[in-house]
Amino acid sequence: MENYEKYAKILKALSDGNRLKIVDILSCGERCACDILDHFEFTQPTLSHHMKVLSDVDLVIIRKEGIWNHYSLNMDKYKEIKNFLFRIFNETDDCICKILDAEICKCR
Amino acid sequence: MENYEKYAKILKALSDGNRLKIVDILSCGERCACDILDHFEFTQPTLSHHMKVLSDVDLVIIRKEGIWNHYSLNMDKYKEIKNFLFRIFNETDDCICKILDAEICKCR
DNA sequence: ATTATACATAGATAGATATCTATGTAGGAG
DNA sequence: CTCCTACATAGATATCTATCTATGTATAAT
Repeated sequence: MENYEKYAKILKALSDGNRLKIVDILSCGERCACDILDHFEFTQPTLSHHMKVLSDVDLVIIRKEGIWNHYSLNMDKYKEIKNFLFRIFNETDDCICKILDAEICKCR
Repeated sequence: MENYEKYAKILKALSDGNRLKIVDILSCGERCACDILDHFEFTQPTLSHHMKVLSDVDLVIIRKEGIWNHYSLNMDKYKEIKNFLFRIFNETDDCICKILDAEICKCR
């Protein structure tokens, strides 16, 4: 049985245009906060908020070095999302719809 | 340049546990509304709302037959999301981070 | 025509979210 | 020690969202 709520939380972290752009910025390697902030119009507390949303669901890893934060992508989490989306969009052996197949709907 | 807002909208439609379960239910083929509703605690107007969210971003196709609605997945949209996620999580030639590479951050 | 059913829409509400300003904290430099 | 800077947190606000009840619309059956 799939844990829909777990993945809903991760996908919610990715359901914001600014955060998708942050992920794209991190896709070539680790970046510090100032590097990221340079490419947005919003303020530092707002970036802090977005990075917290991304790291709370383990999509982004924070490495603290002195007064600087360095952010990088957790590719294991990306693979987890990719696999989850594959499972729910495609027919699988233990799919929830197999249970439904046994039933007869009134519209049929 | 990626259209982050466009995909943020699609991912927002997928950022709800109930809607992820609906997608999973549809993954083995077309289903009518009553089939889907049977497997949730919420009311008919709430299902109507969720199906509208999913169909507004073209993840779900609605086929109306008399008084019944039949829903199915738009796999082209799934592939589009899959490809977008691949592009933002992986290094690509025209990636936004290539622009950043040319810059020098004060923390380095 | 009347009635029953499937679905959509309207309006209300509670809770979440994105953003801001203001402030706190902690590390480094002088 | 003092000051500057990077980041986090608190509090405020406007907006959005998931859900409900109530109601409307349209199709089908009697």
